[in-house]
Amino acid sequence: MFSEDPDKVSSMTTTSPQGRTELLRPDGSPVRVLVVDDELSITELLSMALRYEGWQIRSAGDGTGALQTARDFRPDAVVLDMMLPDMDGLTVLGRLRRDLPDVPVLFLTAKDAVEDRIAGLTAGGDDYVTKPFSLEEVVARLRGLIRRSGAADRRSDSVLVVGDLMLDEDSHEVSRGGDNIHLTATEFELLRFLMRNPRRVLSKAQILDRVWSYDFGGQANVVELYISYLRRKIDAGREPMIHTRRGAGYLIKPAAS
Amino acid sequence: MFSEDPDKVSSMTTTSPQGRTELLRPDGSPVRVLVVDDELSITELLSMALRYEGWQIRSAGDGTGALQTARDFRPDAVVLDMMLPDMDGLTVLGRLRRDLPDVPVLFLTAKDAVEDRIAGLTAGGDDYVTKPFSLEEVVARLRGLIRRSGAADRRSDSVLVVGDLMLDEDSHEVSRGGDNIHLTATEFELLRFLMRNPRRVLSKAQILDRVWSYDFGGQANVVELYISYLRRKIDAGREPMIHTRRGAGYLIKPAAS
DNA sequence: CTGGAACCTGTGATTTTTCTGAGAAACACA
DNA sequence: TGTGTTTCTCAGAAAAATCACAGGTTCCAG
Repeated sequence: MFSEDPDKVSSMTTTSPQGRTELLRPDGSPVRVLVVDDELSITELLSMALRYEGWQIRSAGDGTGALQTARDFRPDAVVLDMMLPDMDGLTVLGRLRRDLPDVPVLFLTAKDAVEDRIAGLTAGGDDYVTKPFSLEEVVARLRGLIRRSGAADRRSDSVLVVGDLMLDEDSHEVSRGGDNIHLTATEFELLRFLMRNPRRVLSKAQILDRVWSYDFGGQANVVELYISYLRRKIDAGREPMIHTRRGAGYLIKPAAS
Repeated sequence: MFSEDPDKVSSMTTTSPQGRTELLRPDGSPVRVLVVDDELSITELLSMALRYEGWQIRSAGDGTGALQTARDFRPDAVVLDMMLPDMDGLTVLGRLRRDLPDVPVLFLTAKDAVEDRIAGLTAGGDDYVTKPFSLEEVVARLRGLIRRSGAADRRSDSVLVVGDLMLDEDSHEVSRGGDNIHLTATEFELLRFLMRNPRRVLSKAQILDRVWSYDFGGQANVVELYISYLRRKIDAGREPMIHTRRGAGYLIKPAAS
């Protein structure tokens, strides 16, 4: 039970109860993320999703609270809404950087926000997503930021592999058995979600909640539709990797199994 | 685990988490740059961008602070605004040179600054850029200065190569498959940014933030436009190297892939 | 065997995103 | 100052992606 499994002792990653691989900090402690947004529904949504990644989350509802929390929480990354009640996002950023010069920031901006205030945001390696966002998108961007900032180990694995299926999160390239496959943005996100949870059944509700943005009000059968698209591109003519669990959901697993 | 990997110990460059090649000092420590400008927004923007290059940054808001910081920080390069509140840029330069005779300086000057004041600035191997600048420009010039000063190793790699596409940062020459290609300044910067991040999807926001100057307030579709110009010159009739990732951005990669 | 539930997928309307032509403005240089 | 180049805006064309709808198929319980 407590055998000296060298992989377990020295590795910088661990496998979550859900079977996914987590990012960890070099000292083995969980990654810390500070979430700042004035809408409680947003901070709660994000906190839940990010905790599920195995990260340690704190949240704040305004700039003042954010700066305070940042000081003693010392997060490895910050999710920062640009529109806060008490101060401008850029002001928060500036002060944040005084205490934590290297912390990467993921900005949240309204879709229709004037473009000019986004200028320069990604200059320092930071990134942003527009509201309404999908959780997979936020998680993926955060993982990218954290990986690149060097706050976590497991640096170079921007590639997900399941069987002979390969997905590169940097180049957005997907291939199966060496053949390149072109996916649309939504197809890509769906496949990424499946591949981050191999051999696990994901319900349509879960998929909808993670891959589509939180304000999606459409028909529930988009998931079926997109699964069908993916199959056409990925399983076409080959041993299928995407499987239906009737009444439960879908799962992906290596073909030979 | 701690084996003597000769490559690791003696190499003068490393590959950043981003996959790009960094400049390092001969002893393997990060390059140090001092940024001097009285506008906080400028020092912050530059600090962010230069930190992202893997460099170690200090900043100062006036000449006095600059000289003080320079003394114990001993930077490998200095970015110096010519217009400081307490003293003239040339005065700062003179005193700076007393402590650090060989440090290369990148001057920042207002666009409308009288030409004759700039005259001679670059005589000693220094360089300058006019405000408003683009980050790619500043980074490129700094890399050039540092490379040429001998403060960092990896001297001769002023040439970026992706597939049969070649870009020389010193001569500003570009060729594909041996054919010389003439690019305008903006086209050149865009291509350089793409080539410094091969096989990685770069969003339009990232491109805008790095390649256009920080005060650019125009339409986001200049990026599309310039991508289209580049394609006409680089991919014309050939196997395309510049690819669109709809909804994500653009990337460059070798044709055969 | 049969009916209903769950799932799959073709079609096409709608929306979003990207591309590009034309020309105005800014600039560089002789 | 004039000319050619470069940069950029605007607007419409083209392409691609997203999604609703609906008819068809598969599965399973009874």
